Amino acid sequence: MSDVLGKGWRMQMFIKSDNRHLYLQVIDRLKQDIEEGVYKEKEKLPSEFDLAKQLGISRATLREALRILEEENVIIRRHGVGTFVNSKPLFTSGIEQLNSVTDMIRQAGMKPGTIFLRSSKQEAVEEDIRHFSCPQEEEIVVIERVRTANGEPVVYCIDKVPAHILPETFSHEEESIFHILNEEAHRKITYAVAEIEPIGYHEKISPILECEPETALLVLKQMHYDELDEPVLFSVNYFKADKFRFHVLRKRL
Amino acid sequence: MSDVLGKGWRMQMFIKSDNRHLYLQVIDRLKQDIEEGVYKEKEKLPSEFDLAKQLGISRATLREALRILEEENVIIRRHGVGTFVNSKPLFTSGIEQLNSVTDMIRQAGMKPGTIFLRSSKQEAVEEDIRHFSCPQEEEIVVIERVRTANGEPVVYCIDKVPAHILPETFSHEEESIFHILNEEAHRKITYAVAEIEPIGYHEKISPILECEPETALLVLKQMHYDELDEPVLFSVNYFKADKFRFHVLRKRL
DNA sequence: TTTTCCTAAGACATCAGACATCTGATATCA
DNA sequence: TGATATCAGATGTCTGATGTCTTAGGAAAA
Repeated sequence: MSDVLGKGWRMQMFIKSDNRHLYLQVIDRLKQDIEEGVYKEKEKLPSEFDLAKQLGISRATLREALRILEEENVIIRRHGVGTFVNSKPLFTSGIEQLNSVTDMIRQAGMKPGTIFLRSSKQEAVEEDIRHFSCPQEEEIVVIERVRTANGEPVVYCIDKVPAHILPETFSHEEESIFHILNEEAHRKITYAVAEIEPIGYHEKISPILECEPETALLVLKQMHYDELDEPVLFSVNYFKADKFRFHVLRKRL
Repeated sequence: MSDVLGKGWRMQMFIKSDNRHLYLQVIDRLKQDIEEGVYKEKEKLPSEFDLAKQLGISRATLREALRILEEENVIIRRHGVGTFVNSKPLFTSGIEQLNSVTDMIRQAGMKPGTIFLRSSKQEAVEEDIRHFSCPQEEEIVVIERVRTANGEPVVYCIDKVPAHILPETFSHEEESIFHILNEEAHRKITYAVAEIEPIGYHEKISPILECEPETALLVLKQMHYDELDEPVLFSVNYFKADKFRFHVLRKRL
């Protein structure tokens, strides 16, 4: 039944079939369609009746998916009129944050720990080139770790550093990347720009963090800069949403 | 039908009846019940069948409400098991921000403006006493304004200041509260702690901001402190979510 | 001709009941 | 004792119908 949502049912016995709940697949499918321009900005979607028929699902299930998309501001629904693709936000504003993940855990009175999963040297992909403004041949060191609080995994971290920044003697098992960059590479990180994004279940990361399948994750994608405003570290952190809450400390300039 | 959700149907002809969609009322009702401890932390809710019967609504409508509550991390649902009240987050971390609303609008290349709605002096309510740690007899000055960008309303602001802080000559039409506090009351605001919260339609505020009924609002509730770490200003800002996007600038200490 | 009002079509909102699938506990058998 | 079978209960999904809102267009009035 869920094959209508894409990717082809013929592959079901070869690649892992999509076990996630149907309404989640519908959400992804609709987001994808909007992303790909199947439905353009401010454009009207087919009626619920037609759309459900197209996707091969019931209207009730489709409506649960549409509710979420409405909640996430992806679409706008108007009673008696129709459902429309929402336009993108216009303004932007900076928000400032302080401490490191380790500090956050420590401040909560718990013992921080680290589990190393993998580290490797890869050629820069398109995303890396954009982030670091580096040549295509540049090699990027990628480190994947899990942070723990009193032994319980709470944050999943991916860190990327251009290889030329790191010293030859670089040890992948070193505890603090900030420390290495500061002491050995003499690159002191002074600030970072982060984007905040909540996600639901993540096929790979949720099990690693021992999440209930329903526990949401908060993603912080951050570009770190040194004193010369040069990008030195890109990191993606997945926080267990039921363990972390963020508030804002605003400062006058 | 919606009378089962509380507040009493007998009043329908006297007070404005709740025209909002049923699933929204259900969300509020369930949040309220959780808040009031009707359903305690980690406790199992009644089955969807029973709960729908209790509330006098269909299971489909209840499920749309539960979906949102699940999305908002208020509840956790487990297929074949049940629905549970989610536990509150454990850790907390500060996030720092910079500019004022006026600056944000100006930085977007638009002309900021202000519309005064109302200002009054009220006796402190329980919430104010908690925020300002002031005596019950304390009077609080409340100011309501709308901020505009190129004439279009984009932010709704409520500001509260204990009366004794303001000078006798205080003019309610003064443009900048920060300016008054700094120049006339000699209370320089150095930082603020803010909580971030998204909401959907707000019966009173959405129309003022000329929102489509479906446009979400981002709420920043902020307590402002002076150099002596004394609370001087509490403000609530409602941003039109389709006009503003926040990212984070993090700084090393 | 222009304006006002009414109506019907189409879209989302809600309902009622049924079946499917998953989970956990109990009972059963080797 | 331990693995397996079964069952009750809960959420997931489907079906088809009715209720309510919005809008367009036509009929009636000015």
